Amino acid sequence: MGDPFYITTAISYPNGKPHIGHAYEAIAADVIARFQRLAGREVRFQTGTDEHGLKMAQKARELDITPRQLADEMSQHFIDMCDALNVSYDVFLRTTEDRHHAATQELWRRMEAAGDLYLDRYEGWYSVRDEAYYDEGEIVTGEGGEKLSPQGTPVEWTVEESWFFRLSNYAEPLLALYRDNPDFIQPDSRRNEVMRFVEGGLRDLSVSRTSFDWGVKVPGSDGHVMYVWVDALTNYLTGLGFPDDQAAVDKWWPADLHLIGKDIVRFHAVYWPAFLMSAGLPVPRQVFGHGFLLNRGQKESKSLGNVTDPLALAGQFGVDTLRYFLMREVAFGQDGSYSPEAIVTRANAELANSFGNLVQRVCSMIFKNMDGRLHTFAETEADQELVSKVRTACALELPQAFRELNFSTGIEAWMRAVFACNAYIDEQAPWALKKTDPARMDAVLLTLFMAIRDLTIAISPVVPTAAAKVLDQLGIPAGERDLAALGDTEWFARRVATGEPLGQPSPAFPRLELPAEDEPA
RNA sequence: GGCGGAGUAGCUCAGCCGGUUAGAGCAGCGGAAUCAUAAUCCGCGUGUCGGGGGUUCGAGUCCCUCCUCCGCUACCA
Repeated sequence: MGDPFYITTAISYPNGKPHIGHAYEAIAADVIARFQRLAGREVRFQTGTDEHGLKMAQKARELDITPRQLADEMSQHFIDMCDALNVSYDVFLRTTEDRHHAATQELWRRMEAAGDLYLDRYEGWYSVRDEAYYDEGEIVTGEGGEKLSPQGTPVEWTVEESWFFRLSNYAEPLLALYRDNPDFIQPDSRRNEVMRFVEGGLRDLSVSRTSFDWGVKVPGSDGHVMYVWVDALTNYLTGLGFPDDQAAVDKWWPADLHLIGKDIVRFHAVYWPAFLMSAGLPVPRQVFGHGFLLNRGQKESKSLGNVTDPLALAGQFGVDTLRYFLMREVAFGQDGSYSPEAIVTRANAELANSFGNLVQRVCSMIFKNMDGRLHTFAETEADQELVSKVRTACALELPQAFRELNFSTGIEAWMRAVFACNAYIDEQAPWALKKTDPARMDAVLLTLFMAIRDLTIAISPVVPTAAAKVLDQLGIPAGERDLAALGDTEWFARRVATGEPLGQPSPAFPRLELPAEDEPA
């Protein structure tokens, strides 16, 4: 096995069903995981749900069930989503698991042993509705002279006993971390924001609550449960077996990549490394904050009534199609926009028309005109040029871009290679060669056969099911479908030697119809 | 308010440290081909590069200013 590669998504807060943003993050993480496996890394991919906190407790109370029942039911939706979207996670971590409580308490003890935790009083303007404290400067005065939060909810001066984490001691170590590791926070725009934030100085962080009990208990401090972020972030360690399975922790930690949404960059890029430093553990190699997905340019919300069920979307257009669209259309790291028209247009133009049809026409001609029989042949300069162009895109350009998480750029390079194949087939016109020079026709079709194999392997992390179907049709062995196989010069000879003919092809990337516009209500 | 980013063809966007006639995809128009999922290929873009000013032999690309939009500005996740 290759070098370990540990990737995580954020764990989702399951007080509602998964939305398109959850699907986007899971898909992106899965593409990365599959790509790294393709590149020969031994991958561990973790996702999960963050099930504690006041909101879960409140929601459960509303529904007249226990928080645990709510958590069980809701986390299942997230598991189902991952499974439906072909997300190849190794560990689905739930923060309500006993081992997670144990891991989080161990991390706490280590931070305490480091002298970074102390008991004090937290005072401030507290909004019960927002479940949050606000700064004096944020408080606004309402019409009746009452104090209000920035959200306009009533606040009252509240004093609560709380444990504090000495975050203030970590500003300099964190800044050094950012300076020495420019890739620690990506994209750069997020890194910049975090650095400005930390440069402004850090205040100690209140890390326990006494106002509710649905959470991880603070060791030796009755009545306190841990602040949600201490609890949530620790999941990345729990899933490895921390603290009991030291071998696994040594193998996989620090994580190579925490893939998260841009809204929680600070918690991952400031609090989390500070906690880890305090506990004497290495910090993750990279935190990447992806953008949000917008529905026709607008944020989805219940009030707008435009909330999309990602599984309905996948059902309508296909899992691979949705995955391809999201990775292709959106510049990773920036916000993106989607709509049924955009999905159908992109999928038809690129997956169905350009690539799928290429596969189909080539395989079909080999099947009909060559009885599906593969054989060695003499290449011309044009053949070599095409193969080389395809190989560069598949083995160099796309992998390079994917390593940097520039998925759209990588797929663009891949598309250029697909275009080159279509231009080549038109120039060579094997259907004309059929009558004039059958041997040359064979060479052209077999050159394309080789190109298609490379193209399919390269794009397989994005569209795993359809790619597997094509590779099955081509008769490519399961063990020869990775990036290393792209550099193998003997594969075609071995494939020919099997004597296995190509069968009648069936389309792997069907064209989509734009759904009829629903009558606006 | 402070800090940061963005404003380039109808649409979505590339344009690194300033340098030849500003690019790609999609859409649109014209042509070719007919093997294939009516799928492909070829050709066609005079855009005040948000407005104004400046530096320079030369600026989309640097500086100033104005306009518009967006992000961050600590304890819901």
